[in-house]
Amino acid sequence: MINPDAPQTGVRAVDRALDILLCFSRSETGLSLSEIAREVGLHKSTVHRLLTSMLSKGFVRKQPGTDKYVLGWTILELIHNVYHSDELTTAVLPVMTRLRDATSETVSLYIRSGTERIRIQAVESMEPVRNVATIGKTYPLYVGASGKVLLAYADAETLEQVLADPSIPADFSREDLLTQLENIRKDGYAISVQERDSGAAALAAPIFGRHRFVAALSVSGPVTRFTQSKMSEYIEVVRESAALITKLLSH
Amino acid sequence: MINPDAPQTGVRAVDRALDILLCFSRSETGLSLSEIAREVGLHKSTVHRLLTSMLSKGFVRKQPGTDKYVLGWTILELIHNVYHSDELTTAVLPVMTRLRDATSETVSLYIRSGTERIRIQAVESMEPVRNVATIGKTYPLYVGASGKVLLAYADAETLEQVLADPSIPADFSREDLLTQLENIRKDGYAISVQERDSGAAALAAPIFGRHRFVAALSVSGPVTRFTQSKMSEYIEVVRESAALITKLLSH
DNA sequence: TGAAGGTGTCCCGCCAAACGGAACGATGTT
DNA sequence: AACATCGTTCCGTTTGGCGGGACACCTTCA
Repeated sequence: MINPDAPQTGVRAVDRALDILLCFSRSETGLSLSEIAREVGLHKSTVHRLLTSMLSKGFVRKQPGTDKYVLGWTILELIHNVYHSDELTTAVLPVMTRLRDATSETVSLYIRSGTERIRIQAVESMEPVRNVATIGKTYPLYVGASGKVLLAYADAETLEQVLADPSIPADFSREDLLTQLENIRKDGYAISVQERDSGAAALAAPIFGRHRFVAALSVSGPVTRFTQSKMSEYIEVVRESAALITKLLSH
Repeated sequence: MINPDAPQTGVRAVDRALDILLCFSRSETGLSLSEIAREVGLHKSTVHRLLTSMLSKGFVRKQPGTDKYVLGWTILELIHNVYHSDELTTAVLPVMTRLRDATSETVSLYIRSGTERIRIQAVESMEPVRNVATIGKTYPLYVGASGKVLLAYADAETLEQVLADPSIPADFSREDLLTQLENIRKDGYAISVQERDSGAAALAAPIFGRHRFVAALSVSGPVTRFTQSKMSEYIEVVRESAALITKLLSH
């Protein structure tokens, strides 16, 4: 049961249907009807009826092999309206650009995708020597400031999968990572120096949506420009920018 | 009124709510309550009630300036589950890879974003001389095979905006483009030879989702390898691949 | 083999709650 | 000032959603 005290506003059936959709944003592997019913605290038959509506509209679908429900392709049809909506370009991008101007380093926006992270937006530094940011590119989660931010707010299952990743170097300290993740959750930012790329340093801070952690905002550049004093200055502006975007996202 | 004959299955309130959400995938600028009510053929008060539910869950939100409704940030939280879901990598990517192997040229998947197009997925050719495809990169709509496909299935407003684009070269024939778009809709594919890049040629075909046109699939490479006979061969395989993905998306 | 527990699906009687007409205040337009 | 159109709220009617229960189908124990 997610929400014991119902908001008691609007249409109940719709509230429940949307609750079901939100369940999917938490589980990556798909959900069975009974799991959903347990999660939202409703009778199986009720959930079944709601799901058939969403099924016929393509908002959810059944995985071919298993009988589990997953999000449907219709969501894809909504994406470019959200993802490239006016607000994301007229609200988030300016914040990123301002952050770039304040630090004169490359600014990136990452979301987690399974056990990887993907850069969904970037504003590059104007310096001749700079971090080149390709939108859409993916990186591991266990290295880099934004990777660790994404990991710090990921579910336990994802963390486990990442730690079990065979491509992690042998000398990588998992204990060290776990304490770092705790510090990130406590402090609200992450630092990485020469982790992903030798010669590069980065700072990152979490961005929260309406219901949960959404993305990581990072500033990255050549390690030579990230002096101790610059670093502490950047920490402030990155956290401010992330907080501003968080505020924008919860409108 | 979108759907005069209701499917009469599942929960009506949910069906209506999802219909409202689908309205947004068509209009890029946001919709007022009355517009939505007109579109789905319901009473204003009914739409208002449904919208308050979706508003409280963050599925829609009101634009700060105007009173228009637009899709909310909660949709973002669903995206990475769909966009990078197992199926998109285990279903669409293999089709793209097979197409790459059949043509030994670079294969790209584009969606339209306003008056541009963005490459959301790519499988590169293995040839030493090849079209290098960067995921996330954007291109204009009025040149290139996939650009024209995206334009052929875009709404009239977008087409108008694109034709009014001041960055279009002076010698560009808009009449020619319009007849090309008609042919694309008729034939189901587009060809471009040395349009976007000199020395490059491309073929593209439309991919349809459950409710509407979604994306364009393209094969591109050096024009020297796109002989007349190769061209007609590629047209077939591109259309087949696009049709296969369309089938997958409607599950 | 059969009992036990887990699925997903379907049916149906009851009554809560969704529907839409109507009215309201606020804006903007002729 | 009259008019049109907007978003919002209220309320009586009755419709359609609710969930208990039944069912068939699994797998897993005894």
